[in-house]
Amino acid sequence: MSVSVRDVARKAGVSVGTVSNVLNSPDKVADNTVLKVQQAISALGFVRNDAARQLRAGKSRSIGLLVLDVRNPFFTDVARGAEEAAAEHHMSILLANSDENHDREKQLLGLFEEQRVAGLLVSPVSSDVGDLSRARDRGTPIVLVDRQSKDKSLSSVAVDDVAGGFMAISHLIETGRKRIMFAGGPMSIQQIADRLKGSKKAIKSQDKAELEIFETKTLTVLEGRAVAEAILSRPASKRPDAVFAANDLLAIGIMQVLVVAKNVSIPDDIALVGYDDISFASSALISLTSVRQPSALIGAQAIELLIEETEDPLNPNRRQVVFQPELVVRDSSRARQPTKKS
Amino acid sequence: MSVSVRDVARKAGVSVGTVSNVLNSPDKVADNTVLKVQQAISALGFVRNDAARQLRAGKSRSIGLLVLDVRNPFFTDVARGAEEAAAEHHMSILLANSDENHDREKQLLGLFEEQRVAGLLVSPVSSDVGDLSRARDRGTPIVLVDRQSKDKSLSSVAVDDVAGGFMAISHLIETGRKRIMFAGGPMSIQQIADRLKGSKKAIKSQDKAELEIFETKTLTVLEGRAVAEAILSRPASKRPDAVFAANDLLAIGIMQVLVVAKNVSIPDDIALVGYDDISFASSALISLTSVRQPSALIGAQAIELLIEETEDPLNPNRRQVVFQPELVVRDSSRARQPTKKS
DNA sequence: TCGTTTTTATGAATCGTTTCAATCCAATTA
DNA sequence: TAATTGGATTGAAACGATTCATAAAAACGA
Repeated sequence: MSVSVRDVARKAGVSVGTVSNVLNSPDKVADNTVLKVQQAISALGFVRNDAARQLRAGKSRSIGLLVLDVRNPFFTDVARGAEEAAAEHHMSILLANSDENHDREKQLLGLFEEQRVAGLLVSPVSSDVGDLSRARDRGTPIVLVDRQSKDKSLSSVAVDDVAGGFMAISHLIETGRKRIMFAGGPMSIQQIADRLKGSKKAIKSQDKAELEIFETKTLTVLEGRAVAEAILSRPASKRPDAVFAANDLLAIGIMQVLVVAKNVSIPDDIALVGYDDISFASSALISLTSVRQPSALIGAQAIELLIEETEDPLNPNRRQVVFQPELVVRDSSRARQPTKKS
Repeated sequence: MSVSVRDVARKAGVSVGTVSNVLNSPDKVADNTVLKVQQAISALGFVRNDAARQLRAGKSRSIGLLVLDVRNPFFTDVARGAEEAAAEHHMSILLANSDENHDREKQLLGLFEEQRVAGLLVSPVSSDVGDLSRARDRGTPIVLVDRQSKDKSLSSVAVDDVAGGFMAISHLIETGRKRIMFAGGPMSIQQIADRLKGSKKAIKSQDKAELEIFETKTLTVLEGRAVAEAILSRPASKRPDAVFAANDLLAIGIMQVLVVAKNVSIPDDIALVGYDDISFASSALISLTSVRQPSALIGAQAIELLIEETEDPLNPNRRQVVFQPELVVRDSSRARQPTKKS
């Protein structure tokens, strides 16, 4: 069916070894032989079979990137950063989507292992990295993205989520909010747990406000709408005066619902802070205050760590890179006009 | 280095053929043999080498999806639809990103061909589908996504972009706009050219407004900001009273800039219509009127066409599926208060 | 001219899985 | 008991590119 090196060799009147050399190191072959072979290749429409090449080489030139949600712009930004960095090393990125689902993550992990990818960038669903460690031990270099492994047994590129949570809540307290809701989940996602941890720390250190925790099952716009519905179903006196959403999608969902509610105004009745600072945050209905992460940089840095590990697989030195987040204040959390003071 | 079927066979005390059978059709193997082999597999940590399997099989179980821009939510929605449909056929999706760049598209196309993907879903950069047709002729089934091939030589799933453009402009005319700007590009992207074509048709059929064309190099939020800057740099009398942006990202960029401009209000001074109806459109600063495409459905339908073609590769019957778009009117293009009438 | 080095080309062996014709063995039937 | 059946197992061949030891040819120096 398909044209093979053997066919090309016959057509060009050379051996298969020579064809392979033309493909991989043309400088080892006489100039006019190269020409003959290239002509044969285009005449026959030969396309190298990567499976065979890989089988012989034992390694592929692709890197798997396993993210929690492809529809979250934060992750596509990470992917773009990774893609560009990988291209510089002549490697390409295969993007897959675990949908925050543990089984799916495991299945895709298996798929990537079967493909013998050169390495794997993973934003893991849960803090149990057993499967990942095992895959690493079997020979697939792995770098965690947007998350640190507790035992430092894996390299990682992360953002200080505890600091991010602290910033968000401190800002809300400083602008006079007293009953703050943390919305996000599931807590099995380490990033979310850390943002909550930072939030609690901020509450404690100031001792001026209280924190209510609203745990969600996912981190989508849809889930955000549900959170807002739940808030609206309470009597006004029981509602929080600020919500810190664990990511921007959630925050946008919350905003969509609150904005159409008649007797609630953002930021005066309820202030809103998100996380990630995706490009849509600044153009939201009410521009969204958010904790910014250097997404493209995270992707690029992760590739660098991965390449390091690939080049020296015996060195058990794992590196943990941690970036600092940055609070971007916008309309959704402006200080409110001093009204009734209790 | 890696554990092979041979190792498993030795450990379990059976032949390699039996191990392969346990992996692929366990019902052909006696129950307790299956057990023995499975134990050996997990004891050794065996992971099947997909390159070898593919080499033998000649085909892989992955489908390539080549989109214009992964950061555009429209395409990630298409990807999700495709992913789910593919899963039902036990296939997985490899997502890649051409960045509206012809060379990159060609390179990725080559990469997918070398991988002998089972098929390819492509949203092509230009209307020259020569490379694609050639790849198809070499044996890779291809379905165009979000775009029809002129000569119907390839299957495709598309949305009637001419109708979409017509709807958008008709709506703007009906709500009283006279000087309408079409912003989008490059025109080599067929979808964009079609939306413009529909726009012109609407202008002609009503003969009540004029159309200005502002061609852009890309379709990003950033480019949208530049468009708005250009508009603002003109004297107020030379500005359009409506802008139809060829996609939502562009529209959002335009909105971000116009909204902070002091003497311009949306929709009263300038109405704005986008295209795609991505989930962020409804939560934009001023909720965005947009032409909705059934994105997930497009992805799913494309997979079905691809599977059809895979199952009957000799049948040269290509199918062209065309969905109709739908206009979703929101605040950014509400009819304005009747003020000065010329 | 002969021997030596350098350049170029060869082709069998290899990677790890699947396939399939051949074999084995136990159960069933005559 | 012998013949037949059919389920279970075997192992060599095949997929297609790369590698590498070897050979052939060309270039060079003396």
